Amino acid sequence: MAQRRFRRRKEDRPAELTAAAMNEFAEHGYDATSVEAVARRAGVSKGLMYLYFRTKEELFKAVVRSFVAPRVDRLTRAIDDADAGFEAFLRGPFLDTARELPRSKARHLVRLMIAEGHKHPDLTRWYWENVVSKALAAMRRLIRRSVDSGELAPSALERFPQLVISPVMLSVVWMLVMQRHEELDTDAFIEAHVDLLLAAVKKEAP
Amino acid sequence: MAQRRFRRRKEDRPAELTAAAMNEFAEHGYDATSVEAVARRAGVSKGLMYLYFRTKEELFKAVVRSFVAPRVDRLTRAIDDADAGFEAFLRGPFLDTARELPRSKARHLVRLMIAEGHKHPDLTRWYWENVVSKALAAMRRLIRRSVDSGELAPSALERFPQLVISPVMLSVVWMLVMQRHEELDTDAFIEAHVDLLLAAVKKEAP
DNA sequence: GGGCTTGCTGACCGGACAGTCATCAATTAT
DNA sequence: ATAATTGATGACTGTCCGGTCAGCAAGCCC
Repeated sequence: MAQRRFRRRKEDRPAELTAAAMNEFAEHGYDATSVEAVARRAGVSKGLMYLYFRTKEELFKAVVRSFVAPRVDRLTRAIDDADAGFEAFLRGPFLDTARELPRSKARHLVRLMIAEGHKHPDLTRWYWENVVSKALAAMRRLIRRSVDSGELAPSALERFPQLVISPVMLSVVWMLVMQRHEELDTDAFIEAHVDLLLAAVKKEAP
Repeated sequence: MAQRRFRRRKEDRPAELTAAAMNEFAEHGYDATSVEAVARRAGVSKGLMYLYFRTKEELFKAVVRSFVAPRVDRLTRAIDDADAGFEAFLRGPFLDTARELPRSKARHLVRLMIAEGHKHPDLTRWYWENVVSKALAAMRRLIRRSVDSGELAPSALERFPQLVISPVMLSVVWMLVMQRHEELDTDAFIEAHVDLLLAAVKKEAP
Protein backbone atom coordinates (compact mmCIF):
# COMPACT_ATOMS: atom_id res chain seq x y z
CA MET A 1 0.00 0.00 0.00
CA ALA A 2 1.21 3.45 -0.82
CA GLN A 3 1.82 6.16 1.70
CA ARG A 4 -1.21 6.71 3.93
CA ARG A 5 -3.22 9.44 2.27
CA PHE A 6 -4.20 11.07 5.51
CA ARG A 7 -4.56 10.55 9.22
CA ARG A 8 -7.46 11.37 11.49
CA ARG A 9 -6.31 13.32 14.50
CA LYS A 10 -8.95 15.72 15.53
CA GLU A 11 -7.28 16.60 18.80
CA ASP A 12 -3.94 17.70 17.41
CA ARG A 13 -5.05 19.57 14.33
CA PRO A 14 -5.59 23.02 15.79
CA ALA A 15 -2.17 23.07 17.41
CA GLU A 16 -0.53 21.73 14.25
CA LEU A 17 -2.21 24.40 12.19
CA THR A 18 -1.39 27.29 14.48
CA ALA A 19 2.23 26.12 14.69
CA ALA A 20 2.52 25.98 10.91
CA ALA A 21 0.71 29.28 10.58
CA MET A 22 3.01 30.94 13.11
CA ASN A 23 5.98 30.11 10.91
CA GLU A 24 4.34 31.20 7.69
CA PHE A 25 3.05 34.45 9.15
CA ALA A 26 6.43 35.15 10.73
CA GLU A 27 8.18 34.69 7.40
CA HIS A 28 5.77 36.41 5.04
CA GLY A 29 3.34 38.50 7.07
CA TYR A 30 -0.40 38.17 7.15
CA ASP A 31 -1.49 39.13 3.65
CA ALA A 32 1.36 37.43 1.86
CA THR A 33 0.65 34.14 3.60
CA SER A 34 -1.80 31.88 1.81
CA VAL A 35 -3.98 29.40 3.61
CA GLU A 36 -2.74 26.79 1.20
CA ALA A 37 0.86 27.40 2.22
CA VAL A 38 -0.07 26.97 5.88
CA ALA A 39 -1.90 23.74 5.10
CA ARG A 40 1.01 22.44 3.06
CA ARG A 41 3.40 23.20 5.90
CA ALA A 42 1.11 21.38 8.32
CA GLY A 43 0.89 18.44 5.92
CA VAL A 44 -2.85 18.71 5.39
CA SER A 45 -5.20 20.02 2.76
CA LYS A 46 -6.42 23.55 2.49
CA GLY A 47 -10.01 22.66 3.20
CA LEU A 48 -9.10 21.21 6.56
CA MET A 49 -8.20 24.57 7.97
CA TYR A 50 -11.78 25.67 7.43
CA LEU A 51 -13.00 22.83 9.61
CA TYR A 52 -11.13 24.22 12.60
CA PHE A 53 -11.07 27.96 11.91
CA ARG A 54 -13.87 29.90 10.33
CA THR A 55 -11.61 32.21 8.36
CA LYS A 56 -7.98 33.07 7.83
CA GLU A 57 -8.44 35.91 10.29
CA GLU A 58 -9.59 33.54 13.02
CA LEU A 59 -6.53 31.44 12.39
CA PHE A 60 -4.35 34.50 12.80
CA LYS A 61 -5.93 35.41 16.10
CA ALA A 62 -5.51 31.87 17.34
CA VAL A 63 -1.84 32.02 16.43
CA VAL A 64 -1.26 35.16 18.47
CA ARG A 65 -3.21 33.91 21.43
CA SER A 66 -1.66 30.46 21.57
CA PHE A 67 1.83 31.80 21.24
CA VAL A 68 1.61 34.73 23.60
CA ALA A 69 -0.53 33.50 26.47
CA PRO A 70 1.82 30.92 28.03
CA ARG A 71 4.86 33.19 27.83
CA VAL A 72 3.12 36.08 29.50
CA ASP A 73 1.80 33.90 32.27
CA ARG A 74 5.30 32.67 32.91
CA LEU A 75 6.76 36.17 33.08
CA THR A 76 4.11 37.74 35.29
CA ARG A 77 4.44 34.81 37.65
CA ALA A 78 8.19 35.42 37.74
CA ILE A 79 7.55 39.03 38.70
CA ASP A 80 5.28 38.15 41.55
CA ASP A 81 7.54 35.39 42.78
CA ALA A 82 10.44 37.80 42.82
CA ASP A 83 10.62 38.69 46.45
CA ALA A 84 14.25 39.44 45.84
CA GLY A 85 13.62 43.09 45.09
CA PHE A 86 13.63 45.29 42.03
CA GLU A 87 17.28 45.22 41.07
CA ALA A 88 17.51 41.47 41.51
CA PHE A 89 14.51 41.00 39.27
CA LEU A 90 15.82 43.37 36.61
CA ARG A 91 19.26 41.84 36.51
CA GLY A 92 17.85 38.33 36.71
CA PRO A 93 14.67 37.14 35.02
CA PHE A 94 14.03 40.41 33.21
CA LEU A 95 17.42 40.61 31.56
CA ASP A 96 17.19 36.98 30.59
CA THR A 97 14.00 37.32 28.65
CA ALA A 98 14.68 40.86 27.45
CA ARG A 99 17.94 39.84 25.85
CA GLU A 100 16.44 36.80 24.25
CA LEU A 101 13.38 38.41 22.72
CA PRO A 102 15.06 40.50 20.01
CA ARG A 103 16.62 37.40 18.53
CA SER A 104 13.89 34.90 19.21
CA LYS A 105 11.18 33.86 16.79
CA ALA A 106 8.74 35.76 18.97
CA ARG A 107 10.03 39.04 17.58
CA HIS A 108 8.16 38.26 14.39
CA LEU A 109 5.01 38.16 16.38
CA VAL A 110 5.73 41.66 17.54
CA ARG A 111 5.94 42.63 13.92
CA LEU A 112 2.60 41.01 13.26
CA MET A 113 0.95 42.87 16.11
CA ILE A 114 2.35 46.18 14.93
CA ALA A 115 1.55 45.55 11.30
CA GLU A 116 -1.88 43.96 11.69
CA GLY A 117 -3.13 44.82 15.15
CA HIS A 118 -5.22 47.79 14.12
CA LYS A 119 -7.18 45.67 11.66
CA HIS A 120 -8.29 43.26 14.38
CA PRO A 121 -9.86 45.28 17.19
CA ASP A 122 -11.01 42.32 19.24
CA LEU A 123 -7.55 40.79 19.07
CA THR A 124 -6.10 44.06 20.26
CA ARG A 125 -8.57 44.20 23.10
CA TRP A 126 -7.68 40.66 24.12
CA TYR A 127 -4.02 41.56 23.92
CA TRP A 128 -4.56 44.57 26.10
CA GLU A 129 -6.58 42.75 28.70
CA ASN A 130 -4.58 39.53 28.89
CA VAL A 131 -1.06 40.66 28.15
CA VAL A 132 -0.22 44.32 28.42
CA SER A 133 -2.34 45.40 31.35
CA LYS A 134 -1.46 42.28 33.32
CA ALA A 135 2.25 42.73 32.75
CA LEU A 136 2.07 46.40 33.64
CA ALA A 137 0.14 45.69 36.80
CA ALA A 138 2.67 43.10 37.89
CA MET A 139 5.53 45.50 37.28
CA ARG A 140 3.75 48.19 39.26
CA ARG A 141 3.29 45.85 42.19
CA LEU A 142 6.98 45.04 42.19
CA ILE A 143 7.98 48.68 41.99
CA ARG A 144 5.65 49.71 44.77
CA ARG A 145 6.92 46.89 46.94
CA SER A 146 10.49 48.01 46.33
CA VAL A 147 9.68 51.61 47.17
CA ASP A 148 7.95 50.55 50.37
CA SER A 149 10.89 48.37 51.36
CA GLY A 150 13.24 51.30 50.91
CA GLU A 151 15.14 49.86 47.94
CA LEU A 152 13.90 52.54 45.54
CA ALA A 153 13.24 56.20 45.93
CA PRO A 154 9.80 57.30 44.74
CA SER A 155 9.97 58.23 41.05
CA ALA A 156 8.04 58.35 37.79
CA LEU A 157 8.70 54.65 37.47
CA GLU A 158 5.60 53.88 39.50
CA ARG A 159 3.49 55.71 36.98
CA PHE A 160 5.37 54.47 33.91
CA PRO A 161 6.62 50.90 34.24
CA GLN A 162 7.08 51.11 30.48
CA LEU A 163 10.32 52.93 31.25
CA VAL A 164 11.76 49.52 31.98
CA ILE A 165 10.89 47.88 28.71
CA SER A 166 11.31 50.61 26.12
CA PRO A 167 14.85 49.57 25.15
CA VAL A 168 13.56 46.04 24.58
CA MET A 169 10.98 47.37 22.17
CA LEU A 170 13.60 49.39 20.36
CA SER A 171 15.87 46.36 20.16
CA VAL A 172 13.12 44.20 18.74
CA VAL A 173 12.25 46.78 16.11
CA TRP A 174 15.92 47.25 15.32
CA MET A 175 16.38 43.55 14.70
CA LEU A 176 13.21 43.37 12.63
CA VAL A 177 14.18 46.23 10.36
CA MET A 178 17.98 46.01 10.24
CA GLN A 179 17.98 42.21 10.19
CA ARG A 180 21.50 41.94 11.53
CA HIS A 181 22.99 42.32 14.94
CA GLU A 182 25.92 44.43 13.82
CA GLU A 183 25.72 48.11 14.62
CA LEU A 184 23.71 47.51 17.78
CA ASP A 185 24.68 45.04 20.47
CA THR A 186 21.20 44.66 21.87
CA ASP A 187 22.42 42.76 24.90
CA ALA A 188 24.81 45.49 25.96
CA PHE A 189 22.27 48.15 25.03
CA ILE A 190 19.57 46.76 27.28
CA GLU A 191 22.06 46.26 30.09
CA ALA A 192 23.23 49.84 29.75
CA HIS A 193 19.65 50.99 30.05
CA VAL A 194 19.13 48.95 33.17
CA ASP A 195 22.29 50.44 34.67
CA LEU A 196 21.17 53.99 33.97
CA LEU A 197 17.71 53.29 35.24
CA LEU A 198 18.90 51.82 38.49
CA ALA A 199 21.39 54.63 38.96
CA ALA A 200 18.53 57.09 38.68
CA VAL A 201 15.92 55.42 40.87
CA LYS A 202 17.80 53.53 43.55
CA LYS A 203 17.70 55.11 46.98
CA GLU A 204 21.01 56.55 48.01
CA ALA A 205 22.41 54.95 51.08
CA PRO A 206 21.54 57.48 53.79
CA MET B 1 -18.38 71.12 -22.41
CA ALA B 2 -18.39 68.62 -19.62
CA GLN B 3 -15.86 68.46 -16.83
CA ARG B 4 -12.33 68.38 -18.16
CA ARG B 5 -11.42 64.73 -18.51
CA PHE B 6 -7.83 65.15 -17.44
CA ARG B 7 -5.01 67.61 -17.06
CA ARG B 8 -1.45 67.41 -18.27
CA ARG B 9 0.95 68.15 -15.46
CA LYS B 10 4.00 66.08 -15.82
CA GLU B 11 5.89 68.00 -13.19
CA ASP B 12 3.47 67.52 -10.34
CA ARG B 13 2.42 63.94 -10.90
CA PRO B 14 5.09 62.13 -8.90
CA ALA B 15 4.47 64.26 -5.83
CA GLU B 16 0.71 63.88 -6.19
CA LEU B 17 1.04 60.15 -6.47
CA THR B 18 3.40 59.73 -3.53
CA ALA B 19 1.15 61.93 -1.40
CA ALA B 20 -1.92 59.88 -2.27
CA ALA B 21 0.05 56.67 -1.79
CA MET B 22 1.31 57.80 1.61
CA ASN B 23 -2.27 58.11 2.81
CA GLU B 24 -3.41 54.81 1.35
CA PHE B 25 -0.42 52.90 2.64
CA ALA B 26 -0.82 54.51 6.05
CA GLU B 27 -4.44 53.44 6.24
CA HIS B 28 -4.28 49.95 4.79
CA GLY B 29 -0.66 48.83 4.70
CA TYR B 30 1.31 47.81 1.66
CA ASP B 31 -0.38 44.64 0.48
CA ALA B 32 -3.91 45.80 1.18
CA THR B 33 -3.42 48.97 -0.82
CA SER B 34 -4.25 48.66 -4.50
CA VAL B 35 -2.61 50.78 -7.14
CA GLU B 36 -6.07 51.62 -8.38
CA ALA B 37 -7.04 53.06 -4.99
CA VAL B 38 -3.94 55.24 -4.99
CA ALA B 39 -4.70 56.47 -8.49
CA ARG B 40 -8.31 57.19 -7.59
CA ARG B 41 -7.20 59.18 -4.57
CA ALA B 42 -4.79 61.15 -6.73
CA GLY B 43 -7.55 61.75 -9.27
CA VAL B 44 -5.82 59.95 -12.10
CA SER B 45 -6.01 56.60 -13.81
CA LYS B 46 -4.25 53.49 -12.72
CA GLY B 47 -2.10 53.33 -15.82
CA LEU B 48 -0.59 56.72 -15.07
CA MET B 49 1.22 55.43 -12.04
CA TYR B 50 3.14 53.06 -14.25
CA LEU B 51 4.41 55.99 -16.30
CA TYR B 52 6.15 57.45 -13.28
CA PHE B 53 6.97 54.36 -11.21
CA ARG B 54 8.04 51.03 -12.63
CA THR B 55 6.16 48.97 -10.05
CA LYS B 56 4.09 49.30 -6.94
CA GLU B 57 7.23 48.56 -4.96
CA GLU B 58 9.05 51.50 -6.51
CA LEU B 59 6.14 53.71 -5.58
CA PHE B 60 6.40 52.48 -2.01
CA LYS B 61 10.08 53.25 -1.81
CA ALA B 62 9.50 56.70 -3.24
CA VAL B 63 6.87 57.32 -0.58
CA VAL B 64 9.24 56.47 2.23
CA ARG B 65 12.11 58.45 0.79
CA SER B 66 10.12 61.56 -0.01
CA PHE B 67 8.46 61.61 3.36
CA VAL B 68 11.45 60.83 5.53
CA ALA B 69 14.34 62.67 3.92
CA PRO B 70 13.32 66.29 4.62
CA ARG B 71 12.36 65.61 8.22
CA VAL B 72 15.61 63.87 9.04
CA ASP B 73 17.66 66.62 7.48
CA ARG B 74 15.82 69.12 9.60
CA LEU B 75 16.41 67.20 12.81
CA THR B 76 20.09 66.44 12.30
CA ARG B 77 20.66 70.07 11.45
CA ALA B 78 18.92 71.00 14.69
CA ILE B 79 21.31 68.73 16.59
CA ASP B 80 24.40 70.25 15.08
CA ASP B 81 23.12 73.79 15.49
CA ALA B 82 22.43 73.08 19.14
CA ASP B 83 25.43 74.66 20.77
CA ALA B 84 23.25 75.01 23.81
CA GLY B 85 24.32 71.69 25.28
CA PHE B 86 22.78 68.30 25.80
CA GLU B 87 20.06 69.09 28.29
CA ALA B 88 18.93 72.15 26.36
CA PHE B 89 18.66 70.08 23.20
CA LEU B 90 16.79 67.27 24.89
CA ARG B 91 14.30 69.54 26.59
CA GLY B 92 13.94 71.69 23.50
CA PRO B 93 13.97 70.43 19.91
CA PHE B 94 14.10 66.78 20.88
CA LEU B 95 11.07 66.85 23.14
CA ASP B 96 9.17 68.84 20.57
CA THR B 97 9.54 66.29 17.81
CA ALA B 98 9.53 63.27 20.11
CA ARG B 99 6.17 64.23 21.56
CA GLU B 100 4.69 64.96 18.19
CA LEU B 101 5.75 61.79 16.41
CA PRO B 102 3.51 59.25 18.21
CA ARG B 103 0.44 61.21 17.19
CA SER B 104 1.54 62.44 13.79
CA LYS B 105 0.79 60.80 10.49
CA ALA B 106 4.44 59.85 10.32
CA ARG B 107 3.87 57.11 12.86
CA HIS B 108 2.16 55.11 10.14
CA LEU B 109 5.36 55.25 8.19
CA VAL B 110 7.10 53.66 11.14
CA ARG B 111 4.57 50.88 10.90
CA LEU B 112 5.31 50.48 7.22
CA MET B 113 9.04 50.24 7.82
CA ILE B 114 8.56 47.65 10.54
CA ALA B 115 6.01 45.66 8.59
CA GLU B 116 7.61 45.83 5.14
CA GLY B 117 11.23 46.82 5.62
CA HIS B 118 12.62 43.32 5.50
CA LYS B 119 11.06 42.70 2.10
CA HIS B 120 12.86 45.67 0.56
CA PRO B 121 16.57 45.32 1.30
CA ASP B 122 17.69 48.28 -0.77
CA LEU B 123 15.14 50.51 0.90
CA THR B 124 16.40 49.34 4.26
CA ARG B 125 19.97 50.07 3.22
CA TRP B 126 18.99 53.55 2.08
CA TYR B 127 17.18 54.06 5.35
CA TRP B 128 20.22 52.99 7.29
CA GLU B 129 22.64 55.15 5.36
CA ASN B 130 20.53 58.27 5.06
CA VAL B 131 18.48 58.27 8.20
CA VAL B 132 19.54 56.06 11.07
CA SER B 133 23.30 56.26 10.87
CA LYS B 134 23.21 60.01 10.22
CA ALA B 135 20.94 60.66 13.16
CA LEU B 136 23.02 58.45 15.44
CA ALA B 137 26.22 60.14 14.37
CA ALA B 138 24.76 63.57 15.06
CA MET B 139 23.58 62.47 18.51
CA ARG B 140 27.03 61.06 19.25
CA ARG B 141 28.67 64.32 18.29
CA LEU B 142 26.39 66.23 20.63
CA ILE B 143 27.00 63.82 23.49
CA ARG B 144 30.74 63.88 23.04
CA ARG B 145 30.71 67.66 22.93
CA SER B 146 28.73 67.75 26.14
CA VAL B 147 31.08 65.36 27.88
CA ASP B 148 34.07 67.41 26.79
CA SER B 149 32.47 70.59 28.00
CA GLY B 150 31.89 69.05 31.40
CA GLU B 151 28.09 69.01 31.21
CA LEU B 152 27.88 65.23 31.22
CA ALA B 153 29.84 62.57 32.98
CA PRO B 154 31.18 59.82 30.70
CA SER B 155 28.59 57.05 30.38
CA ALA B 156 27.21 54.36 28.12
CA LEU B 157 25.29 57.09 26.36
CA GLU B 158 28.24 57.74 24.07
CA ARG B 159 28.11 54.17 22.88
CA PHE B 160 24.31 53.93 22.76
CA PRO B 161 22.62 57.16 21.70
CA GLN B 162 19.57 54.94 21.18
CA LEU B 163 19.06 55.23 24.93
CA VAL B 164 17.62 58.66 24.21
CA ILE B 165 15.01 57.60 21.69
CA SER B 166 13.80 54.23 22.94
CA PRO B 167 10.76 55.68 24.75
CA VAL B 168 9.77 57.43 21.55
CA MET B 169 9.81 54.14 19.72
CA LEU B 170 7.73 52.52 22.44
CA SER B 171 5.27 55.40 22.32
CA VAL B 172 4.90 55.14 18.57
CA VAL B 173 4.30 51.42 18.73
CA TRP B 174 1.87 51.92 21.59
CA MET B 175 -0.16 54.39 19.59
CA LEU B 176 -0.08 52.17 16.53
CA VAL B 177 -1.33 49.11 18.34
CA MET B 178 -3.55 50.54 21.06
CA GLN B 179 -4.93 53.27 18.83
CA ARG B 180 -5.89 55.52 21.67
CA HIS B 181 -3.99 57.79 23.96
CA GLU B 182 -5.69 56.62 27.12
CA GLU B 183 -3.67 54.37 29.37
CA LEU B 184 -0.38 55.96 28.34
CA ASP B 185 0.27 59.67 28.34
CA THR B 186 3.09 59.53 25.84
CA ASP B 187 4.06 63.15 26.45
CA ALA B 188 4.53 62.64 30.17
CA PHE B 189 6.15 59.27 29.55
CA ILE B 190 8.83 60.64 27.26
CA GLU B 191 9.45 63.54 29.62
CA ALA B 192 9.83 61.16 32.53
CA HIS B 193 12.41 59.22 30.56
CA VAL B 194 14.35 62.39 29.80
CA ASP B 195 14.30 63.30 33.47
CA LEU B 196 15.63 59.94 34.53
CA LEU B 197 18.25 59.94 31.82
CA LEU B 198 19.55 63.37 32.74
CA ALA B 199 19.55 62.48 36.42
CA ALA B 200 21.77 59.53 35.61
CA VAL B 201 24.27 61.10 33.23
CA LYS B 202 24.62 64.73 34.27
CA LYS B 203 27.81 65.59 36.01
CA GLU B 204 27.30 66.38 39.65
CA ALA B 205 28.22 69.88 40.55
CA PRO B 206 31.64 69.44 42.16
C1' DG C 1 -6.67 74.38 -38.87
C1' DG C 2 -3.88 70.50 -39.80
C1' DG C 3 -0.45 67.62 -38.32
C1' DC C 4 2.75 66.08 -34.57
C1' DT C 5 4.13 64.95 -29.97
C1' DT C 6 3.09 63.03 -25.64
C1' DG C 7 0.53 62.88 -21.18
C1' DC C 8 -3.07 60.12 -20.07
C1' DT C 9 -6.80 56.59 -20.17
C1' DG C 10 -9.26 52.28 -19.22
C1' DA C 11 -10.23 47.80 -21.03
C1' DC C 12 -7.93 43.72 -20.71
C1' DC C 13 -4.87 39.66 -19.29
C1' DG C 14 -2.92 36.32 -16.34
C1' DG C 15 -2.38 34.69 -11.98
C1' DA C 16 -3.29 34.23 -7.21
C1' DC C 17 -6.10 33.29 -3.48
C1' DA C 18 -10.10 32.97 0.22
C1' DG C 19 -13.67 30.22 0.85
C1' DT C 20 -17.13 26.19 -0.66
C1' DC C 21 -18.75 21.65 -1.19
C1' DA C 22 -19.48 17.12 -3.28
C1' DT C 23 -17.15 13.18 -2.31
C1' DC C 24 -14.09 9.92 -0.24
C1' DA C 25 -12.08 7.00 3.25
C1' DA C 26 -10.83 5.94 8.22
C1' DT C 27 -13.06 4.84 12.22
C1' DT C 28 -16.91 3.45 15.17
C1' DA C 29 -21.30 1.36 16.13
C1' DT C 30 -24.36 -2.35 15.31
C1' DA D 1 -19.31 -7.92 8.10
C1' DT D 2 -22.05 -3.97 7.31
C1' DA D 3 -23.81 0.40 8.08
C1' DA D 4 -23.37 4.97 10.03
C1' DT D 5 -20.46 8.63 11.27
C1' DT D 6 -17.17 12.04 10.59
C1' DG D 7 -12.31 13.63 9.52
C1' DA D 8 -10.25 14.95 5.45
C1' DT D 9 -9.68 16.03 0.48
C1' DG D 10 -9.01 18.92 -3.69
C1' DA D 11 -11.40 20.67 -7.64
C1' DC D 12 -13.99 24.65 -8.34
C1' DT D 13 -15.87 29.53 -8.06
C1' DG D 14 -15.91 34.28 -7.71
C1' DT D 15 -13.14 38.04 -6.96
C1' DC D 16 -9.37 41.01 -6.83
C1' DC D 17 -5.28 43.05 -8.40
C1' DG D 18 -0.58 44.10 -10.61
C1' DG D 19 0.87 45.18 -14.83
C1' DT D 20 0.22 46.08 -20.17
C1' DC D 21 -0.89 48.54 -24.22
C1' DA D 22 -3.56 50.37 -28.09
C1' DG D 23 -5.56 54.38 -28.70
C1' DC D 24 -7.34 59.03 -27.33
C1' DA D 25 -7.05 63.94 -26.60
C1' DA D 26 -4.47 68.14 -24.87
C1' DG D 27 -1.10 71.14 -25.97
C1' DC D 28 2.30 72.84 -29.59
C1' DC D 29 4.16 74.31 -34.03
C1' DC D 30 3.59 75.71 -38.51
